[in-house]
Amino acid sequence: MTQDAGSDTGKAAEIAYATIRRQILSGERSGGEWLREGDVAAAIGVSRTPVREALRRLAAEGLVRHEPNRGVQVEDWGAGDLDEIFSLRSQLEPWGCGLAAASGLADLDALGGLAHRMDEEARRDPPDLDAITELNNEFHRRVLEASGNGRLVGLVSSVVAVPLVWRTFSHYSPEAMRRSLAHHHEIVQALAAGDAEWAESVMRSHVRAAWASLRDEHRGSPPA
Amino acid sequence: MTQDAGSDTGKAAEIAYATIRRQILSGERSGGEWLREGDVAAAIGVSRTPVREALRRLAAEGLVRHEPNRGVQVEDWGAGDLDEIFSLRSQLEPWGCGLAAASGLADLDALGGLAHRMDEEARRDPPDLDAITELNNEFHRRVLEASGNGRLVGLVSSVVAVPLVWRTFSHYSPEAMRRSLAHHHEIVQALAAGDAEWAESVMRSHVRAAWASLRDEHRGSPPA
DNA sequence: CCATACCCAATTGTATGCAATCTGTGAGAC
DNA sequence: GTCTCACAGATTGCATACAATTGGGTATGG
Repeated sequence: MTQDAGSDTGKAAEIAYATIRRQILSGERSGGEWLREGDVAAAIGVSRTPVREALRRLAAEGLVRHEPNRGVQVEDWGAGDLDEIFSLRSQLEPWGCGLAAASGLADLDALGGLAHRMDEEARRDPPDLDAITELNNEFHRRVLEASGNGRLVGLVSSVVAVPLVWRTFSHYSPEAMRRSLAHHHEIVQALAAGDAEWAESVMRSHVRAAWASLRDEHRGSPPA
Repeated sequence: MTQDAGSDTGKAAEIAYATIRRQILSGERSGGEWLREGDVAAAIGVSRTPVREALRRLAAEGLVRHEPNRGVQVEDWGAGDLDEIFSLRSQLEPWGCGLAAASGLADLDALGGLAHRMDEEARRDPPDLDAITELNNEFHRRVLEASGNGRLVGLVSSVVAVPLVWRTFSHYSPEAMRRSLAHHHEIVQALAAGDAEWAESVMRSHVRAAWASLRDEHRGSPPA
């Protein structure tokens, strides 16, 4: 019954964590659904112990809700959560991007390469949105890492996962997609120039444009 | 051997978590020290299972470092960590305070009461610094809760624990302490006035003053 | 017919036993 | 003398058995 023949590499707890997380983000587990330790353990093919560990990790990340002596259920998000998250991101990411420009720690070649690969994926006839999403996540993570503040990376990471449930890029109009990809290149340029205010501004535009694209699709609510 | 006769309330995992956390923040467990599951379990009087759960929780919060198949050791922090944390706080807390002023959600009576009780604790002959710390934490938490962004509360909470290791308030000069207490009252006034920019400014001053007080004591490093 | 108390099934929480992995030590070869 | 390899001890990771708690269903009394 181990229908997850993906990567047997890694320990049981890691497999459980990755499997459940992927199922939640892919929509295979819908919001509000109860995750019984026994069921999940049987489905993955491990015992309850590593499953419990994985569920607690996911609870710490806010992907599931843990109610003592009751169990764990998949968090169900709404438009309010999207606003909370993008409100935070539009505060933290521009700031971190400005710090990265000032620090000069950014690996500009790597960032440029990621931006380029996103262009290529977007040009395919059915664009591979999952691939773009992954490249995009790595791009943003690397920018924040270049800020020199490791905790900033962790804080933003702990918050960016949720919107993935909504298939972020699939709601982009062709124009919004082109603009988003262009932003990445402009961010690299601003970082190369060491211009903190430029970098901060572009990143702010980038995040708020993404926010607007998602808000339009998912019954809008006012920005913060 | 259960030298922890504290609160039998709650389940074993919760007791383990609270006990270990308190020991770390009180300095009873010094940085770099290995926390063997067996030893900790025996010391608290529970089995390894709830201890493992507590240690994973603490690892998620960044209080301990977990190395696979090796174990868990108490994180040892330095001046760089203090800068990272206060750099983040001086970005997030003023912003959240401004949101709180605009939202009007703040419980002004409760906040005023907390500020007043901090004054009283500070007036005792040996001021109860632990009590002040706790009141201060609740004050800041309530301000952020009034921002309306629940994730903001979580993010800041996940970061504020570390400086407690340094006995934050014990390094305040009498003048710095008076100023800090006055800031709290001014924040309440700014929130009452609904003046977001005022509230944001006071909170920024408040956090950065705290940063400076701590930096002076713990071998200074340049602000971000 | 409704309220209440009790009992039972399901599920989580905890303890313990066993397997896997890592570190340090010491013998042996070069 | 030093480097290598193998083994032993210790510790974590996983599995399983048991205890505790919750929620619902049912019977009972008003």
